[in-house]
Amino acid sequence: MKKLDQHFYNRIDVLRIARELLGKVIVTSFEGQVTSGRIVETEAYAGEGDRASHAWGGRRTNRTEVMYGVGGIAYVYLCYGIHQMFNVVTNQLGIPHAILVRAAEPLEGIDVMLQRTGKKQLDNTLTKGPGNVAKALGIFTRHTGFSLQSDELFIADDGFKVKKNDIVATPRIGVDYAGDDAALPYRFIVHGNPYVSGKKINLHRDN
DNA sequence: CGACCGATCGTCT
DNA sequence: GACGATCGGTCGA
Repeated sequence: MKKLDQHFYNRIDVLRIARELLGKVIVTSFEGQVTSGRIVETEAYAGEGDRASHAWGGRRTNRTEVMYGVGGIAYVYLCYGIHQMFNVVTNQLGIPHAILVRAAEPLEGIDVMLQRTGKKQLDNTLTKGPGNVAKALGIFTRHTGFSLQSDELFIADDGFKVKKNDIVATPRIGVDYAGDDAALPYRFIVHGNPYVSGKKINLHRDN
């Protein structure tokens, strides 16, 4: 179990980083309660040129300011007044790239995650979808700006490798407002994993 | 299964 | 004052 270092996040290719985050383990340790999950779905938001991004056109506000900082920082914002959305900021100072973690497969602390989400049984809704991921892991908007080198919130490599053929790129979810950029294949999933959000995709693969 | 709908509030215009 | 990078429930086929 090795924490992803600063260099991992500071690279310039946000699509590559989003792809590489698949299979990595996101860990939180708040108030002594350790919870973790293996990332199975991510979405890249490619900064100022990306209409789907909060930083589109160089928009710089109180909320989006963290994205302009160095990579390796958490960007957490509130969506629909209810859901906390956990993102990883990437790239260098001044480049507002970010990656939304949309789904994970629960690993440690399942009892704690059930408690946090108010669910009774473990099923694939526990950490399916970005709102559920953050809720299960206990991540809130107050964690925006947190360094991912922290011991309370970080992403690690435990040696697990996702098979290359299992990674599929699709358009992002819920970004219809983004015009042509809505069609960009910036969402990465582990194909067939039950925790991946959205409808199931049928790849035409020869049997 | 798909379509629709309400919840709920910080952020930006 | 309008609007979400969503979710879970309900309703009808």
